Amino acid sequence: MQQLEDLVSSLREEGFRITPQRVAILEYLLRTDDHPSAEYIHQVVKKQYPMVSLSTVYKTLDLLKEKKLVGQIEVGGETRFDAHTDAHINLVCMNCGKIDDLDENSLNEIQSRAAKKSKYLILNANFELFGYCNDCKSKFN
Amino acid sequence: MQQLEDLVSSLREEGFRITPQRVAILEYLLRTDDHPSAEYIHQVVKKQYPMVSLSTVYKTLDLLKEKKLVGQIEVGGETRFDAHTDAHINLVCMNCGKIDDLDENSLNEIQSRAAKKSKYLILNANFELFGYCNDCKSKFN
DNA sequence: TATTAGTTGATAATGATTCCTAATTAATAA
DNA sequence: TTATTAATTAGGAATCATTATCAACTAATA
Ligand SMILES: [Mn+2]
Ligand SMILES: [Mn+2]
Ligand SMILES: [Zn+2]
Ligand SMILES: [Zn+2]
Repeated sequence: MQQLEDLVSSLREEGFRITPQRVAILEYLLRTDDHPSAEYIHQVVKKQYPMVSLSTVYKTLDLLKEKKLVGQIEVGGETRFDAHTDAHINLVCMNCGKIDDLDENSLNEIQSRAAKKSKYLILNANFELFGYCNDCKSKFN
Repeated sequence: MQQLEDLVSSLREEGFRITPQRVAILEYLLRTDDHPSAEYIHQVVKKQYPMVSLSTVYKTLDLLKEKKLVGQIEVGGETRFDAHTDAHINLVCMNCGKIDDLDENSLNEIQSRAAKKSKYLILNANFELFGYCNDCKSKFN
């Protein structure tokens, strides 16, 4: 994601209103490299703005998805959001729930090769690897 | 997936019972290259065995996931199952809902590179590309 | 300061998945 | 074949993340 000010003014230009709720959610997403659930975003944002409702979190996330400012992945039946919008690999630990990002240059190339072969118009990509992280894998030798 | 007979005997060897319900679900998954939801599998299987319940479909799918005989992907909030268990790309049409498979050799290589870099023990991979299929993309130029 | 359309928050509704359990049955051996 | 028994099933209830609804609120504008 970009800078808060840029995002705010581009949203305002498009006719969206800049509310404290939206700013708080954006601020959190900008500073974290976490992959939070809607519920978790709600918890975090409430510390600063206790009046923010979960409905608003969902609606703001819809808006940001629409604008391609956040991505969405589903892990273990739970939806998680991702402010890292370039094509990358999400490594999901099936034990502790952690999600790490891994940049991988060849993904873009694969994506355009797939578009050509399949004749699909590609708009979005998800690359997920599931397993056990370095801390957890010893427990499962 | 493999041949029905092989699957049946290996399941039986492991102490699982071979019920008509399980055989019907396996047969369907073996012959389709579709990416059906649990609900859809239930509809299909009911034509042959009208007494099969949705609970049993879910439980059988759990078993097959456990045995790594089917994979699971989440698209548009809905869970879909995939009997194509080698690493491949799933192309999801966001208009008509179709899901096409695309084999891509480099995925295995990426996967082992990611495992080395991240120190994760990788057990499962999902590669999904979302967009519009060749038939649908004209409608969205 | 008034106007107004976009936004919010609280709550209800939805729906896919999971849970529960009495009845059924596949597997095995007598 | 029949009896035994533990696994499995059917189906209804429960769960819970997400969506829908709408009256109250407010950001933007003049
Ligand atoms: Mn990520
Ligand atoms: Mn597939
Ligand atoms: Zn871990
Ligand atoms: Zn299509």
